[in-house]
Amino acid sequence: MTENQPKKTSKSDRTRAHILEAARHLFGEHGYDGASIRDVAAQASIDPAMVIRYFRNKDELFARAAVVDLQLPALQVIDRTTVGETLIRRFLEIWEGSASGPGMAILLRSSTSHEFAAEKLREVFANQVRPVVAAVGDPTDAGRRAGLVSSQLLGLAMCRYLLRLPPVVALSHDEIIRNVGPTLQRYVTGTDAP
Amino acid sequence: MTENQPKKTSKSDRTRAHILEAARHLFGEHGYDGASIRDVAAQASIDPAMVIRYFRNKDELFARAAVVDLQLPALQVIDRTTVGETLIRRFLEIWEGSASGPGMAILLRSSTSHEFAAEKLREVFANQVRPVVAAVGDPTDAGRRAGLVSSQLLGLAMCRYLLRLPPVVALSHDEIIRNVGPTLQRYVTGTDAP
DNA sequence: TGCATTTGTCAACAGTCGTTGGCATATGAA
DNA sequence: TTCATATGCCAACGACTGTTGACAAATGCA
Repeated sequence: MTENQPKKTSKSDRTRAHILEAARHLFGEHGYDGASIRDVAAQASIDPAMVIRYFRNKDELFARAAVVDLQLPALQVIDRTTVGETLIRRFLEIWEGSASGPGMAILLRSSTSHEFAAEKLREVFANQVRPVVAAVGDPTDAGRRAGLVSSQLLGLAMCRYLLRLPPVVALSHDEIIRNVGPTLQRYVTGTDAP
Repeated sequence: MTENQPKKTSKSDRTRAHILEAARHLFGEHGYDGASIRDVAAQASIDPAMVIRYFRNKDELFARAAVVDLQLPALQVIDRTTVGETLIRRFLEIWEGSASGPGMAILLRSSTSHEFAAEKLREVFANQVRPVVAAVGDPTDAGRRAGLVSSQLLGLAMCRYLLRLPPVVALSHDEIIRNVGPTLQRYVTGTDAP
């Protein structure tokens, strides 16, 4: 307790980061149930008891690992005719770029059988997707339009990254942008409203 | 061994059906890992050992429970401008009608963490979805178009039935048909090809 | 009636899981 | 140096899992 913030990153915080990295990798690959604390510990080359010491229990470890920040662009400041293309390009960065990490894969893989992950995913929708869609078009209609956008994007993620459907894996970035972009464009701008 | 087929449906086949029904319900609600053999036995009001006796082990029980027959309509015999609407209507019947059962929910819920379920789902795509899409338009391009259709439909199922995203749950059948129908129409007929 | 087969229950097995407490070692300030 | 603290390993706990074998009750043919 001699120091508060500086140089506190000595030894413990490094293994803490190792554990978290191992957890994010394994949760993203096998889901909440499929990745045991012993697996995480082995991946981090450490004793299982340490995982509990640094993160109180498995649920808290999962909560720390399942942090998602989509960093979606502000759609109201770009050309209104390219919002669909903008969204699908960002989608590919999130899932295939190295900056975002496996956060979405962790949530999506676990949400089908772990209620906490499902709730977290619904929060991502409400706090990060819906506001962005609400910024263009009728705000009172944002839920429906954001829901349609999410259905297409989560489905594409399921087929391409989790289920690995061969024809969907084989799609090039350009093909995805050309095919899915117009769908998102129509959902966001809502040309065929209720 | 006195009789072969007739009256064989006496006692055992009835409990066998009870077990299978309980398994389909629980697998569809909680996935492969989330539903234990003891849970299935309790739901069927029977001893866990009987579940093993009737179905050799949990994997075989799951395989028997995860049978899916989409019964998609033959698209080549209907008006080519309504294939999208036809598909989305059939989708709603499969997921909300009482005839099809929870087969798709079982597969989709377990596919994210159970490789056997993922493979089974890929087979459903290859054997039941892809041929139907291939019947209209360029057959050499069927994989891509069927993949896009599946991405939209599996995503909608995820959001509406598994994740239960409130705005997607709130959509009426008519809204779904009006919004998603045109997307499927464009994917199947492939107006914007590679 | 007797008797073989079916249908079912019970207890227990080996394994894995999350989690805990005790003990050894390393670190760093005094 | 001395000693408190931080960091780590080990063994074990209770609970749950899929699965098995022995034994009891019911069934149906002779």
